Amino acid sequence: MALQAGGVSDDVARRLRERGIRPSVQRVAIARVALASHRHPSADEVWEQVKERLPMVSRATVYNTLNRLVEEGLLRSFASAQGHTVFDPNTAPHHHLVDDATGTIYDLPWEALAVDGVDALEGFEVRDFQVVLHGRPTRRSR
Amino acid sequence: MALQAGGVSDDVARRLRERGIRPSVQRVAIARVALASHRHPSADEVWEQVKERLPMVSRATVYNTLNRLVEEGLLRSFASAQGHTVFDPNTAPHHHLVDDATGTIYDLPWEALAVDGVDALEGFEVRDFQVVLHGRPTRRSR
DNA sequence: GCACTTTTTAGACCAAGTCTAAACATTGAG
DNA sequence: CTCAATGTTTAGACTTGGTCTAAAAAGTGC
Ligand SMILES: [Mn+2]
Ligand SMILES: [Mn+2]
Ligand SMILES: [Zn+2]
Ligand SMILES: [Zn+2]
Repeated sequence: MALQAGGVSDDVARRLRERGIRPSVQRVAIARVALASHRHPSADEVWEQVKERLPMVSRATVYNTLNRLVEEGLLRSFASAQGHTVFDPNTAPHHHLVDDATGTIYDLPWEALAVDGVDALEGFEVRDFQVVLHGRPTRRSR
Repeated sequence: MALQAGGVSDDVARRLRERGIRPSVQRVAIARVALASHRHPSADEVWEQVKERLPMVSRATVYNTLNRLVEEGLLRSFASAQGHTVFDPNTAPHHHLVDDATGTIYDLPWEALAVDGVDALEGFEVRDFQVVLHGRPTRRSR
């Protein structure tokens, strides 16, 4: 398949190439969805969205590509409260608030919370951390 | 089957009865393992340990009982970093440190860390929270 | 155009977890 | 004590998120 000329896709293709990932049509479509998401989608949710534009894309390609993007540092993945893997295009440190009623995961900026005592922990070498909160949004924004 | 006379089982049986859970032999055996664990075992890990004493116990009974213990507040459950459900007999607030190399989850006392800013969060109603750290133990204690 | 490499695909496979329906155990009314 | 009703356990079927496989398709370099 021929590459498109559009701006967004080119930008995504460039980011893939920078990491040594050949930007096939499928990979660009998957990366566009996953990297632009403001949610924390599962692989199957990404697959559903990608299929709207590229109906023949296979489930294996979506899983392989998302895992590759994680390896190359363009995405992070973690297990949701329900135990399913979700992908997070925000690779900078930040906190998470989980609405257990809906499963929605909200980002909180790193600066919104201060954690004290990590450096003083005895017996552990800490590589990174985050605060995980459970609750729900009040205003119907976000 | 007849109930045993031993002290630990009686204590577990009492805790089950208090919550309206009839203390069958299977449930007492499962609860003994899960409530005494200092690790954060999965259901299948509990099953393996229970089978040493009660070889005929079924997987369904282990899952049903553990879920019942969570409902009744004697256990908590959450998804591990690998996305598998684990059970935690420590129902008081505390933090968790995950060794990603081994999957081991360590408890940190609530007082070991201070989180500031939760009350000031705009747009969210927070029910509870904890700090999740990734790292590894230094000394070979614990 | 042709060999070679990389990627994608459909579907098999796997493992954690749930559900089902029958067997088994316990309870208590008579 | 008997036996019917109720509660519990069981084996195994089923579901689902995720991985693996082997063949087809696409891309690359000459
Ligand atoms: Mn799994
Ligand atoms: Mn699941
Ligand atoms: Zn996030
Ligand atoms: Zn714990």
